[in-house]
Amino acid sequence: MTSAHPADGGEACGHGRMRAEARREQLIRVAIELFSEKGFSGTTTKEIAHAAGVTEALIFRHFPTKEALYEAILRWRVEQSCMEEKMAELREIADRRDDALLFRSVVGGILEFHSENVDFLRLMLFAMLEEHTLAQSFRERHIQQIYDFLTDYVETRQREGAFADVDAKAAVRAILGMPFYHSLVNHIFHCSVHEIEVDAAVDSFVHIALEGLRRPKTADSKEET
Amino acid sequence: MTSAHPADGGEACGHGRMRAEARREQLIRVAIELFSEKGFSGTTTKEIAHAAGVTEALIFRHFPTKEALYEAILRWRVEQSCMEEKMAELREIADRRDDALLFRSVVGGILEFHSENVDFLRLMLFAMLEEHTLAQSFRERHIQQIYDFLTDYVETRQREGAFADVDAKAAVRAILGMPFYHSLVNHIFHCSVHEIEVDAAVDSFVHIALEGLRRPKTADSKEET
DNA sequence: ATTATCTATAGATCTATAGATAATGC
DNA sequence: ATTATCTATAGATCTATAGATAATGC
Repeated sequence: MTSAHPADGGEACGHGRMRAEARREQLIRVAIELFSEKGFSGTTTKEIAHAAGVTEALIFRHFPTKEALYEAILRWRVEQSCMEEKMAELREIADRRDDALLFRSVVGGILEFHSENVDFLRLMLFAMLEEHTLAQSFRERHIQQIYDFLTDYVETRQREGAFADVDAKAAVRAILGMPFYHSLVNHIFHCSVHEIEVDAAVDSFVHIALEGLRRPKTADSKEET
Repeated sequence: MTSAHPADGGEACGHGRMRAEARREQLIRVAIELFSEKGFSGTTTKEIAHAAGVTEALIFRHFPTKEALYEAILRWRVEQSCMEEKMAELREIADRRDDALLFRSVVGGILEFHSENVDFLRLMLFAMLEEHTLAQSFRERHIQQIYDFLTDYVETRQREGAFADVDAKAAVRAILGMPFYHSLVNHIFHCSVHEIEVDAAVDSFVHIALEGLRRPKTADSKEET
């Protein structure tokens, strides 16, 4: 009724005014989309404001600087990608020494997560390329867990005589690398030529990792007592 | 003697004036470094000019727009990464059916190329994330070759009974994914914790790919006559 | 009365151009 | 005489701030 709110119509909720908390979250959501599309320096505060249906000034009310907003969205997005429960599941499988299911869970989990969270993948890649500290710390806090866990598992299985004697860390890179690269090619590089069914990919990666690591049952099969 | 050329001292050749061709190339070289560090929108023409020891205006004499300079450096960098001779070598190995050497060449070649051309890796990742058309066309023209070649090889070896019956395209992703991801973690993510000797990495990846794809010599070994 | 939002604008920076000037080739 | 480079600057855009205004909670 006042004069006319431009671009305020179709967005998030429609009502012009929100509680600080809610607006902050909306801005973060909107910003995630834009930053993940075009990176930090490729996105302007104006674009974010416009996409959120507010003025630029409002952004700086909620976040002191553009940098602070970027940090907030990285932090927020990282918190959302709850790793803990997935890790617990993996540990349980590892205790049962179910190599096949463990690899399948890891590989399948990565592929599923990436295909459902392309924005996250892009965001992290941008952050890594732009040498953003938070991306680094995300890696250290979250990814490191999987690395340590899997390295430990591979070494254990080697000691138990089940896995061949390759470099354990390199083996972990191999297991993670297959699905990660697959996601990269599919969701970032948009390689349309070599389309692969997701099930076929999981099966193949698991097969290769499993057979590639399994100790061959040749002459000297020294299983521990 | 004139008045004072700022920042003209230590750069490329030292002499203030260059032939257009040479200057153009110098600008490209300098721009590659900056664009690969901070991406397209993260780099300013001012920075490039300063790093090259010239004025911004000169850049726009040699390249109509910043975008044109970016395209020129992508094109130049892609041309430099001569794939053809490497491919010829691979084909020769493939004809001899030397699986181990073939995998070793592919995996080793990727790791070597990336560690010697981190700028290229970064440039391509940025270009991919920023949806730059040239990155896409690079993929189509160069990477596609390896894909097709390897897929063909895996399928052939499967028909010959040497490789297990996994999805050939997925197998190729696996083979390429291991070294690619390794490079990514090493050179882009700067993961310092899990350092791996390059030889250990090659050995492990090749072992996993080889054993992972080899048809197991169990009961029904139906090698073709 | 408090809190969210907008208007208007400063100041910096960024890409790009026009026209002047200095170095080279002939 | 030609070609490379610089000076100066336009015009757009970008981040950020100050102060006014409108919506909400009590």
